Amino acid sequence: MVTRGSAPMGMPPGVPEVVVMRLPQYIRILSDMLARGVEMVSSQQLGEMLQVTPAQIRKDLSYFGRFGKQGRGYNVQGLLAELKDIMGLDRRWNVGLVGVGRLGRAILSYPGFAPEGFHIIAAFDSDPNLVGRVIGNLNVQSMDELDAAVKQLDISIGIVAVPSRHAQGVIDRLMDCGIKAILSYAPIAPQGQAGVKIRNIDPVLSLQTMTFYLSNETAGS
Amino acid sequence: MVTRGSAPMGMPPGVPEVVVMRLPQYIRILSDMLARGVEMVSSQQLGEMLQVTPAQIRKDLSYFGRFGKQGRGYNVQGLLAELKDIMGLDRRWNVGLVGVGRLGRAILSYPGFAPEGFHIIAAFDSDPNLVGRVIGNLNVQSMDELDAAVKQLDISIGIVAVPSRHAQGVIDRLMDCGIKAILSYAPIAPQGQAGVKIRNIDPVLSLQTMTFYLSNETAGS
DNA sequence: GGTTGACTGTGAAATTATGCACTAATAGAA
DNA sequence: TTCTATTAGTGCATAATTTCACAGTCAACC
Repeated sequence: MVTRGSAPMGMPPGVPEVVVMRLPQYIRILSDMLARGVEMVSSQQLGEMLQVTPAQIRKDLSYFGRFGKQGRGYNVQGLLAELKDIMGLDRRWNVGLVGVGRLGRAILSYPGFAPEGFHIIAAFDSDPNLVGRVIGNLNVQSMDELDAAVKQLDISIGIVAVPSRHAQGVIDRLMDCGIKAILSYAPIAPQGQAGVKIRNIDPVLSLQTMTFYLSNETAGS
Repeated sequence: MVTRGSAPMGMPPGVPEVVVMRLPQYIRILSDMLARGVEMVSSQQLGEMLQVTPAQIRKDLSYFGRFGKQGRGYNVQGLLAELKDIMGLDRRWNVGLVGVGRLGRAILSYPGFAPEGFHIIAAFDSDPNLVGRVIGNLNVQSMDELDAAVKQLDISIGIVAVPSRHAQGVIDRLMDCGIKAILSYAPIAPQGQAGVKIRNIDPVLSLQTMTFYLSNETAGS
């Protein structure tokens, strides 16, 4: 199901979402390995580190091309570069943050985004007491300025850090501005339009998916 | 594939993990509805709010019993209570936090855990400058005290908020203490033992799963 | 220069998850 | 009472995903 024998130009159309969700994990492991000076890696080793079968890794990669060498495995640096290219991670992404309360500020001060190419370059809030203030190097803007700023600053990703009761409204606003990727920290089930990707960061939900197993101590990892 | 025709005592053995992952979302919606005073809900309505088919909701619930009434739907309060019981969310869970740096403090001050029954009742750090200090009502303890505290305080869930290079070590320590559920904020691919559930909170990974679609603007929701 | 061992890429098979469509209830209206 | 409109629960079909297993390739070594 590959476009051609090697790194394709136009991406293959029917890549399952599960595969797309796994690729960033491969990227992370490969980055670690590169930093540790590892040159080659087999699907076997990769699989052990990610707790998936080697076959799955090979199959996942096969959606995009042929990156390995039989008998040798994959060149860490090469595969990493290919995957970053595929995922659009070899470039810079401009991000807009909505909500600069306690959580929003924590997000602004989180040092993990920029090194991966995600640059929060605008912050918005509906609270007039916050608009105009400088928080985390950014001048907090009014929600009225959202649309103009998104266009002018080429913002393509939105992060939502507002109280849950406002979250859906903010998400709607972002989608109206043409934002196609939203990361929401609100503990709600967001309604997204077609063609818009939404991901949730929800620690409570994560905890709640584990207590089932704690309560019914059977079944393993 | 149900143990018996109605709400079972011992949980059915073979509940797929995908189902377990969805139940907390049903719980969240139902809680909202209960708060809004809604009394009955159909799988149709529930499905619209969660963007899943009604059949899936009915099928998911059928793993655990028969909770609805034909022609009417589900009693919101009743179903909510059943699901909380199934997921072990009708009780209190004691949580231990490892790492009280910037992130750890943000977690301690997050007001969303306690109302859902997750109580962070102990905090640990390896930094001698932090041990002994009181942060967020908790007396920061040394890592040496971890094992004793877990047993004494009946801690069954661990939250990991340490720098990534220490995260796997901390996770190993927690598992050695008998902790079977871990929520990690470290941007790594954690290695878990069999029977231990680990969930990751990783905003960068979430962002990275979306850029693929931004880069290849085809394919919908 | 053949032989060996390692490992990829990939069809096919197995497994798992989802959605359909039907039966059986149930309430309310006529 | 009977009829109608809903909607749960579920067997079965379909779709998606994972895993198997093997042919083909490669490098290294004798």
